[in-house]
Amino acid sequence: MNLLDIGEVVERTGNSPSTLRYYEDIALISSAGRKGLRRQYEPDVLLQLALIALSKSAGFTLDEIAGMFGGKARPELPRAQLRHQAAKIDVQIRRLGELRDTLQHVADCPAPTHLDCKSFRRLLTASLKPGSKSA
Amino acid sequence: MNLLDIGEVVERTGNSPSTLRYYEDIALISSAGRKGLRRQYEPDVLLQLALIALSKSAGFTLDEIAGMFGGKARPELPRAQLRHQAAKIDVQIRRLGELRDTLQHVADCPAPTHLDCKSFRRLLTASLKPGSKSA
DNA sequence: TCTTGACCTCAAGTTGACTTGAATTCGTAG
DNA sequence: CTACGAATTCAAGTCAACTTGAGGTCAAGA
Repeated sequence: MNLLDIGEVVERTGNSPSTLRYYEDIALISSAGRKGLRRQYEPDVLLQLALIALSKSAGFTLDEIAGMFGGKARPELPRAQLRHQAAKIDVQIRRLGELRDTLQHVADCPAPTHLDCKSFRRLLTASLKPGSKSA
Repeated sequence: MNLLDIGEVVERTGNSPSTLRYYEDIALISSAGRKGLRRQYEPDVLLQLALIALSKSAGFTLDEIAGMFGGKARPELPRAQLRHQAAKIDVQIRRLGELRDTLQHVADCPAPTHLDCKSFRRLLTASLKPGSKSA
């Protein structure tokens, strides 16, 4: 059999054993069996964990991730929902672009306080609801 | 004076009063005074909060945000550090692009389980340390 | 004047994502 | 065969980022 010992999974993914157990508790991954007490995993778990890591770094909660990819035996993928998530990520990407530009700008701007800088203010003012009173 | 009542800040930023108080507790923002008991803020707080929201959505902790922008009176911005952060965000953007593509792909892919799909696997395998044993 | 609604303080509770600790059990190297 | 290292369970702890609750205070309108 070509199962992976938990130790190998730990080493290759960088997750700690307790994290793997935790993920199993919440049914994000599953182990294929035991050798003695030690969990053994199917090699695919490596990909699953990579996907989980990627999604986490994208700001998704484990619940959301489970919703996107959870349940190995999921018969019919919620394709529409996946596309929706992809679109949300696109929004996120644009937001990050904004933030990156903002940071770049703050780093380059000669204004003493960033709040004094015009284009910095412009970058941020978008997200605000207009006040009823004058600005 | 043109100070903003906390109620207005709440309405215009979407933060709850308790959040504003919390941010003040941890010195992320400051209030300019009180009217009766009610906190009053300088209008700039709106920009600060927009920046905080943006940064949070980018995955930064409040601590990190405080590190980047905290302390109104910060005399010398850590420009190098800001550029570094900007670069990190760029990495994050690329990662998100990957995830978006992955999701798109999974949504479009005819393979019954996403783990069965070749290009899906290829997208993920990058992040894994090579195993000493055969794959 | 009196009521009401939105704020106040302070402590404690919540959620997500794990980690830590104590007591235990394997499988392998010696 | 025995000791060791690494994994096991289960409960409890931790950290960030807030929210909630109890009890209190104000300022504006009927």
